[in-house]
Amino acid sequence: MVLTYLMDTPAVRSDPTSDEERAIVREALPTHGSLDFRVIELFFFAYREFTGDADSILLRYGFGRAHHRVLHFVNRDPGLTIAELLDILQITKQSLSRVLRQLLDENFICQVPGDEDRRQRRLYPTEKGRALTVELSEAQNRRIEAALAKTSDEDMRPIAAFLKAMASDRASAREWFARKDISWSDSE
Amino acid sequence: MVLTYLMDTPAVRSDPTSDEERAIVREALPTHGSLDFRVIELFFFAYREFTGDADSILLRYGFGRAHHRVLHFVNRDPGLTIAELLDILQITKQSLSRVLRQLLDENFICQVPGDEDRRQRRLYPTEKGRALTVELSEAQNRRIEAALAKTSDEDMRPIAAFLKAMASDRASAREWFARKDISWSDSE
DNA sequence: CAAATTACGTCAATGGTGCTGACCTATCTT
DNA sequence: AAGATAGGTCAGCACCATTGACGTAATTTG
Repeated sequence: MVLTYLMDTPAVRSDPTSDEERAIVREALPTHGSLDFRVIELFFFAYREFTGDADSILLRYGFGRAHHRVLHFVNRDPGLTIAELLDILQITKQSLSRVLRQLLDENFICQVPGDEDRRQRRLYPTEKGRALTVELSEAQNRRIEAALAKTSDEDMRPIAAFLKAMASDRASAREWFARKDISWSDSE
Repeated sequence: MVLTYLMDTPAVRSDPTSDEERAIVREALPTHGSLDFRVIELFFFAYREFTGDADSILLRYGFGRAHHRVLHFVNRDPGLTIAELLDILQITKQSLSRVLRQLLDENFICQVPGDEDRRQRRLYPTEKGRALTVELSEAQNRRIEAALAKTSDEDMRPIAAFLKAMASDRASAREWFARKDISWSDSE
């Protein structure tokens, strides 16, 4: 092709996109077929509303989701160490530090040196931290209970099994479920 | 009290936390009782793995979750306008702009002026954008299919109903589900 | 006992994703 | 001609995550 220099796509260009790859696509990806988008989209929208319930409360305290996650697991497993918390949250020590600093400074959480190993800083909620955690959980539980209002115990089993199967790749999650008895088959 | 000035909690202080609120709590919040933490935690861990599948692919392209969401909905509904996209994503025009700019510059998406209203910039995927979207969806679908491997069509109904009930507060989500036939009761 | 390891804290820099407010063009409507 | 609408963009800010490097105290190990 001779007139290349007149075009906006020079023969030798930094962008390796071929004309074929640039070709416009007008057909929508169908909802189900070889790929099924139903659960993908249900999950996306559902989780957004689920976190939104807590977000609006956290806003009043000047906190974000990261604070919520720390508060949650410290309240669900008081006395856990920093290392254990990092393992559950799957974040780095540096990511945790600022968030935890705020929660400590504002007396939602406190640290206690470990009994056997005094290097550890075991984390406990204060009454204030407990109260906020309960408030946040109640908000999320309201949505869950409303969504499950017409669900029989029978129908609860596949729902829990699905979520558990989605979650159980990571050892830290599997261990949490086992330790806290997160199941339906035997507990209800 | 006279010796107030010797204490770390002065009689008049900026921090309004009372000694009662500071009190340490050593009991764990129980898994179920008046509050049920099972679905809350299953949902948290499940969604983290779900998004993680796509995140590792996006990393290779220098993209994040915001790029994925835009790609997803443009591929699922080609020709949608900026306003429609903002309504579905529930973000601001300014938040979208950076992400969309990159996708346009790198030829994953392209804009076409509307036929009737030429102010509109209708969004379409390119072949390249379509290919990436399919790759991302396939990764997420693998996890979903594995999680549903032992699930009967019978058991699929309560799972979908639960997610749909969790998600359907917002009109934009309800309309999406209706328009794209996101359901199980009649389609399977 | 000295050395290595572990548990945790922190400083500095960076990136992704969201926000508000302000201001701009182009186009459509009235 | 005036106003409303669709969209773009700039500047600044907040939050949450990252990596890398360095420091301290306590425990473990040779």
